[in-house]
Amino acid sequence: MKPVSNGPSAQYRIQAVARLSGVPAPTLRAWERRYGIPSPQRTESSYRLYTEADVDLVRRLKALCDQGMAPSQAAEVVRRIAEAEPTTTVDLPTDAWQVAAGQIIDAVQRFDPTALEMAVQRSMLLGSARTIFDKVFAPALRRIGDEWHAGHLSIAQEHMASEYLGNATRELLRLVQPTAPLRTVVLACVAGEYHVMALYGTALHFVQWGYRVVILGVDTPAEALADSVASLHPHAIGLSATQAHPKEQFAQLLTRYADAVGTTPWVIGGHGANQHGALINRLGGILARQGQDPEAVRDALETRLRERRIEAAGA
Amino acid sequence: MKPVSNGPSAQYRIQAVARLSGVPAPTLRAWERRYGIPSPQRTESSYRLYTEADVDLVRRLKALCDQGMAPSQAAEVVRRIAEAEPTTTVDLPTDAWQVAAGQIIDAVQRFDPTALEMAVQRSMLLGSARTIFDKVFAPALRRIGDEWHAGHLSIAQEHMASEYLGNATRELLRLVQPTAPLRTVVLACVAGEYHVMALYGTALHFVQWGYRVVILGVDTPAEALADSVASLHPHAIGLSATQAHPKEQFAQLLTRYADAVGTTPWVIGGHGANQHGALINRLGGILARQGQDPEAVRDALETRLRERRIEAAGA
DNA sequence: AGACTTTATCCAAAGGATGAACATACCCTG
DNA sequence: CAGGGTATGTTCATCCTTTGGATAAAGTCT
Repeated sequence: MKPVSNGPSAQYRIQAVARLSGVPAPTLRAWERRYGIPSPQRTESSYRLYTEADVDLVRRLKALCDQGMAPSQAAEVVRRIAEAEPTTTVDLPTDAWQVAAGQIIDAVQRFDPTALEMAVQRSMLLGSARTIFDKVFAPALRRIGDEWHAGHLSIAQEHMASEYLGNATRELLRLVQPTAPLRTVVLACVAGEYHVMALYGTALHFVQWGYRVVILGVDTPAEALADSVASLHPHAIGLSATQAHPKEQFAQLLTRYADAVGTTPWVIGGHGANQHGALINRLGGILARQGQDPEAVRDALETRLRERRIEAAGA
Repeated sequence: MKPVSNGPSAQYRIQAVARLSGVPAPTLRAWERRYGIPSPQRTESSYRLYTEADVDLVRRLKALCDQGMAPSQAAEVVRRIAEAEPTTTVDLPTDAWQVAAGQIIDAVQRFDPTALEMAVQRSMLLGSARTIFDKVFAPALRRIGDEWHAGHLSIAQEHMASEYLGNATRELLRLVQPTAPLRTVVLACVAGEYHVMALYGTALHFVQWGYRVVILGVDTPAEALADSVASLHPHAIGLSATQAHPKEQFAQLLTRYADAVGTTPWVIGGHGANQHGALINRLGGILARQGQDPEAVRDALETRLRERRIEAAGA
């Protein structure tokens, strides 16, 4: 989609930028006229030619505006960022998210906490919370995990990355958590499970679907889930199981959880759940398969909720 | 509490501030007119431009008002906190912390995530980061732990409280983390240890002593510590061990860690370390006894650092 | 020829400022 | 307990600013 030409980076005309950034062309012109951001090059016939970096600026601007900042002020902020790091313009044919993930991985490889913090903070302006997680944090973490397994990164580096990206993700979640809740979903890691990132990723999806999310965190026993169902009456339950379990043990574990949630629809995801689709199905749960379109999970869940409403009405 | 969050100082207009703080715009204007708090900058067209710090002031004001303090009085208190904050533990609202902790506990008892989030957010405006942790979060957590052991609270409630207070504490830490670090300290929980709050409490102390804190998080094996020493050359290491271990096992564990950190001074704290003072001493570490004045730990550490400098100079 | 772009001008809706007025709720005093 | 005063949040009317989008006339690409 983007010409991967070498040398100077690809150039876009105004409509293309409008499509890429989601900002209408007239508005782009207005922003340029009023705030001077961005200031694309011109052809001899004075057509605007935006570079990848210009598109990036527009995206940041839009992100800030979406956050509630006034365009004029957002422009001021972006201008300062742009001046502070004049080398942002990477000539590689990558999009902003890939660049951000790359900067994060790079900081981890150099074991540089300060650079990592900066890279993470910069990423947080690159779109909606879910986008940032799905396109920056999650890929970065996956890559870091791979590098660690391959022996290219130390445990300490992996720990540091988890800590910083975990914090950033929690921050994202806090920022988007709605104030006027509609439906509630309780999220938790199964007993013995201490990896929390997948849970937060799921949380961001649920928030986007209009749920309020209550997170019980790592290593949550079945009783705790039962308690929360009794007190909060959530519309759904989400479980995360990253670690692999032997079939028999997993069946035992899951049966306890299925009992605990009662008739509340529940979803489970993560590596540890992936191969147990039949079991999960039998226990009345929904498996969120890795790599699967999240919307499919949502559909399955909505169906359960509808069924449940009908039952309730019938009873 | 310095809002270092959005890099360059973002500026918000009144509507955005209303949304961010939950205080209606007319009230913001009234507060400014009557008490002069906050006093935002103005654009040429006399639009109000609130900095992140101004938003913070408003949040504090609201926090105190929600606790029942009269706005005029709250304004007085906030003004004093704002002026004297960096070092002192300003306190006119003697029981404000107790009230805040009470609200948190109350929300947990009612298993009301929304109320909990609100109570926590309000608490975060009642002074410096360390004050908030030591006087609000830590007591609340202690109390919640007790209630749980006594069977008055469910596991789910305890989990929820940990999750929310943990997030808030991480947020506090992020806000006070200095930008230009002098000395670095690496903090981690020993292997098998998954409780992180004490570590964050320690982190807040180190930050106040002028350290940059790099947190490796829960369940950190000795090798990871060795890696981080090799790469970051921290001035000190802090370990947390909440769980109790049999003496023999703890000795083995700790020997590995002592080897890993090499000549770097190290401190260890938490219930699990409390009874092993002699062992820790023998391995060259510093025991941060529970209930002990943190300054004593600091002194011991500074002494080690001095000794180390002298050795280095001699060699 | 037809689809895009450019500049310039204009417009209307949304958001802000100000000052004054209101409506409560609270406190003190008689 | 009644009555007067104060503190405080909210509303109104009026005018100003910002901002996204529309239109027109002319130039440029393919």
